Amino acid sequence: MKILLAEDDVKLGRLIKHMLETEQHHVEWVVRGDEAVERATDAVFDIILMDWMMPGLSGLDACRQLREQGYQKPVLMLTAKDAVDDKVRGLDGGADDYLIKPFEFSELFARLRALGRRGEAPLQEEIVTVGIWQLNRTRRTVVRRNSEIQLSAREYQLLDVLIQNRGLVVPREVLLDRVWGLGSEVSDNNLDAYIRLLRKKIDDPETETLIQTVRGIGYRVGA
Amino acid sequence: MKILLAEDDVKLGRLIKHMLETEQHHVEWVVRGDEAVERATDAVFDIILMDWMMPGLSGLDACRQLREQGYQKPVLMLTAKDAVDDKVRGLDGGADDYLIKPFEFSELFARLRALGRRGEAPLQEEIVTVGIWQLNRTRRTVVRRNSEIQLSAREYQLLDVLIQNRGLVVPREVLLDRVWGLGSEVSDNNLDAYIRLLRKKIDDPETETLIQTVRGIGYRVGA
DNA sequence: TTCTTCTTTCAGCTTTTTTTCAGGAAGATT
DNA sequence: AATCTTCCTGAAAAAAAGCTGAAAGAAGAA
Repeated sequence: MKILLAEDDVKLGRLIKHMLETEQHHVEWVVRGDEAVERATDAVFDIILMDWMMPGLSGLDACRQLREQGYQKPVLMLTAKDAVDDKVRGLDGGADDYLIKPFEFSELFARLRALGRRGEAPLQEEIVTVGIWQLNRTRRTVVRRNSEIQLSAREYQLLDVLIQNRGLVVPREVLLDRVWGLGSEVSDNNLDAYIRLLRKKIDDPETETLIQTVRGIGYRVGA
Repeated sequence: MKILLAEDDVKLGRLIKHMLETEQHHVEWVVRGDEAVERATDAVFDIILMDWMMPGLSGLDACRQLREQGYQKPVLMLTAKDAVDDKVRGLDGGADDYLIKPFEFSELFARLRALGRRGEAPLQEEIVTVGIWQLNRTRRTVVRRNSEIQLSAREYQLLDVLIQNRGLVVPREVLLDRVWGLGSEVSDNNLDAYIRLLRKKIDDPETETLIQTVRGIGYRVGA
């Protein structure tokens, strides 16, 4: 595999590079976060191995920055910290896995294999197409004619239920149940409000609406 | 989704809870197997995420116990064990899926989506065919020779009662009772008005009317 | 903390559905 | 035929359902 290693500690960096190379990997090693971002955007790597603490740009920020640019490849974070908070922040920042220093090389290799495997197969993006719209489950977005529209959590949930049942009228109660949870006490008008938000975001003013209302019953997408 | 998490490791539990919550799930977290059984029977969850090893009652036993009580919801087992034997025992015990620790959150989310979708039965259309007419209850429409006619709620109810009793004369009082509810205080003329609306919408001007009036008694459809 | 973004509610408005009203037409009864 | 009852008809009033912009409330990030 082609691996990008970002590690500012020269001794450790050299050691990791060496060990990975004896495992038949191809390693490129940088010592700063911003360098890592730069190299990752320039060349194609199968995986990035990134230290949490680095001068310039921290590993966390570098990772987040890459994800914001739509970077897809797995990032394995190396961290000396064991606090749950950091793990959480790391994963939220877009890291796929983390390894706590000091670590055993055998474990590093195992994780790399696991992440590498994921790259080959699936990372199944679940995409549904309805008319000119494309709903992307894993990214929570809608693409309409090449432009990607970001949806908030609720917006996405609502649209998801509708699209799952495309062609059918989904009654209001069903939508309220599935999106807000059974027995939740949100006002009925909340649904109206969200339908409106969705339409505002995803409808093309030129063409007809994606979400049709069926008065007295609910809403329908498609057909 | 509403998820019940049973995990005795406090750090891991907190992490999982956090990650699930950022994915818009509603999480309740318990640390013992017997607690899990108790909560699962008390409240409604869409899915149970259960650790294999737990003090008190093991995840395997908790799952088995729930299944014996007729519990239906999907259970996803978290296990550090990789042995084939354990997988088999877990699935035999009633688990729907298992995930081997350490796991990637992306994989956990994918599995949860898969299991969660199982519960959400796709909506079904209810269609009744009478002669050249097709009534669709969920859409409140009548299809006559390829053209779909939209009906309002009342209109549909009225037509539905008539068609359910096709061939028979349905007395006015029966119609009033069935459509407007027993003891409702609507004027008698309301029925006339609706018969008229229906005829206007669904009758083909060429042919005779679908709804025949039987003077002094009520109305009849067909035969 | 403060700021921003997401979620929810509110109040007024528009559209559609439901109901009523007033008059007229058609059968039935005498 | 005259009268009575029952049903039909068009229009208008009343009620319900949904839409909308703004604002309050909540949750998360800086």
